[in-house]
Amino acid sequence: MARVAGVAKSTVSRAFIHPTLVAAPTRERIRRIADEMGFRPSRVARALSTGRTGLVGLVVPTLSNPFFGPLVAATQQAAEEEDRQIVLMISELSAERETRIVERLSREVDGLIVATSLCEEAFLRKVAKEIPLVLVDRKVGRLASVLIDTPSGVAAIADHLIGMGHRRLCYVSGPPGSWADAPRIAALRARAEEGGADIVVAGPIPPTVDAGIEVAETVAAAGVTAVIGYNSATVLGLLHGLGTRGVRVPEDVSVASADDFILLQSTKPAVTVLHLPLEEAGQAAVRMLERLLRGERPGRPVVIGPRLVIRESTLRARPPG
Amino acid sequence: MARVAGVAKSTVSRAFIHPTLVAAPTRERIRRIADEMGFRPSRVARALSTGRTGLVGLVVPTLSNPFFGPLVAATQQAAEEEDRQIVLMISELSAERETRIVERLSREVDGLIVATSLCEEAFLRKVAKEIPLVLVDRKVGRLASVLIDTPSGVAAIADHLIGMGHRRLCYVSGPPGSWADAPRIAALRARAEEGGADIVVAGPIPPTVDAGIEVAETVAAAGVTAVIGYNSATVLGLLHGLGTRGVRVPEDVSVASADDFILLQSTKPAVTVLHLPLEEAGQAAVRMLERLLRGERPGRPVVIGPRLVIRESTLRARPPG
DNA sequence: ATGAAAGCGCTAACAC
DNA sequence: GTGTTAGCGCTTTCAT
Repeated sequence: MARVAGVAKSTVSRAFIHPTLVAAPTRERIRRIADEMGFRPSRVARALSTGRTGLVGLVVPTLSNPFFGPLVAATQQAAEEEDRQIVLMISELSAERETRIVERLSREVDGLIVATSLCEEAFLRKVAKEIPLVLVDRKVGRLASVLIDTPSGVAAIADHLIGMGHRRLCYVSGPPGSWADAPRIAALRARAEEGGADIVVAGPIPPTVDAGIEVAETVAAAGVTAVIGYNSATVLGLLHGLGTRGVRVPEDVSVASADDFILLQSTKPAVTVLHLPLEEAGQAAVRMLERLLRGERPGRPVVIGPRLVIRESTLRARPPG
Repeated sequence: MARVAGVAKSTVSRAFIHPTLVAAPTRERIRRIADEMGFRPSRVARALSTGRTGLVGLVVPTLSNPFFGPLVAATQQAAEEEDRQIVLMISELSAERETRIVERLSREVDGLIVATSLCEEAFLRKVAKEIPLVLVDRKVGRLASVLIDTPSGVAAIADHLIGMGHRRLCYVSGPPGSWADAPRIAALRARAEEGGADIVVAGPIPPTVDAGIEVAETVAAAGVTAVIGYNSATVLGLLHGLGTRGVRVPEDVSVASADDFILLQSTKPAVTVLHLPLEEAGQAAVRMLERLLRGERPGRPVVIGPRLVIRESTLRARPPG
């Protein structure tokens, strides 16, 4: 390539990386010839010489949960803009496997994005010292992180409901031991108190349609006019279970979901959901990682706020009586 | 590292790659010292020297469709066993974007796995000449590929149904223009003919719960005793729509799904589905790629057969009258 | 503004 | 069985 263009290879190299250091005519000629011969600088050789691979490790616990697909997609896209490639690893919800993966990956990529990490804090701290690390959906001390503020989103649902006259709401909680429930319930209670409403908590139940159908019994008997489900499966079940019991949605009871799996937009009625802007989260994570890679400080966690998507399943409360 | 162990670096290198060429004591010593100092051979340097990066490109159209999550996970796991890493790219269902991605990736990885490719045949052929390429869920001439034989799976559903005395079945077809429908319908008709049954085709309809609910009207009026839905969303809708119209599942009508999104196992009744063994597909793809990388010929496409999972939603047909 | 040369960390061919 | 050496294709000083 350099020979063909009649210049030294260092000049070719410069033409690509520091275009300003090369005289315009030379630069153009090099570019043109490179195009003609389909020349692309080898990332590997560059990596060896610069110490940076252009690779970003992305670790997610699973791809079965619809939460992570969009996150991975967004991260990949954002990384691509920075001319980086994503090395994806899936921990299969095992903390031990995740630890191994992160350990290994940390020696082979420029930086790491780890979503909903199950690892121990101490380990993550250690890793962050060795390599730029961004946590998504997990907070560990001052480590760089992108947080999705579902509790405040759930609170927004409560506001919406209370604003429509509902005074007695039910939250159907998720699987026993889910770390997600407590903050949501706390946020919910706070809003309810402000708005003069009551919160009834049903569950915990497994996040399945079936469990949702069964818990409908409890919900129907609880004397509430609105219910918020832990996730889409729960809500799908609720819809079905309430219908079976002759409870009309939304006329008798309003229903909302704390997540937004796509099916919920095509049920009857379409369900009011919390949309989690995972695209934003992915972009934010990449931006933050890029900052770390430039040697800048992580700064405060980026908090992504869910957006309330109001659909047919939530309605003004019927006037009492 | 070499210095610490008192040997030449080539010996260290050999101790890792061709252990047999190094005397056992030397090898052990090297390994021990390497462990102690946490030494890991640089993949980048190795890549530059050998011309192989250890990277495998994986291209999928989207992660929103639950089909691809498990496929990606399986592929990643299988690749890991071979000490390879997956560079994931998502085409967002755009043929143009996919083409760009494949083009780019092909210069930076050892091999490529492309799922449900939207690219043109000629392009894929060209790429396959430049770099080991395995297609998943798409067949192009003699190119290496892993196929998922849904038509024969759908036929298995028909057999199951016909075996239980059903003589009039309905297939609810997917989105207009779906390439998946025609082969399924053909397989269905063939089986029906053999078994002395009739096939009614409803649709095409969009693959949404809502459309499934609406098409239930048609299905209910079609005088069939069993219905096979294009996918999970369709079936979820059917379940709901049939119920609303007083049609009991499975007593009046049996219902089955041509895919197996997890929700369907926790509906009421649990739905008979076609399980697509995507784990196998991922493994097969990696194995096949590995073969190509060794310079062997691709061989015939690997065909993965779906497995029929019989649940509560399919029942013996009621005796006529 | 450009060239020459060193070196990134490894592998592989060739000596010994 | 092990050491020596020559690259792999770039980036980056240091000259010019």
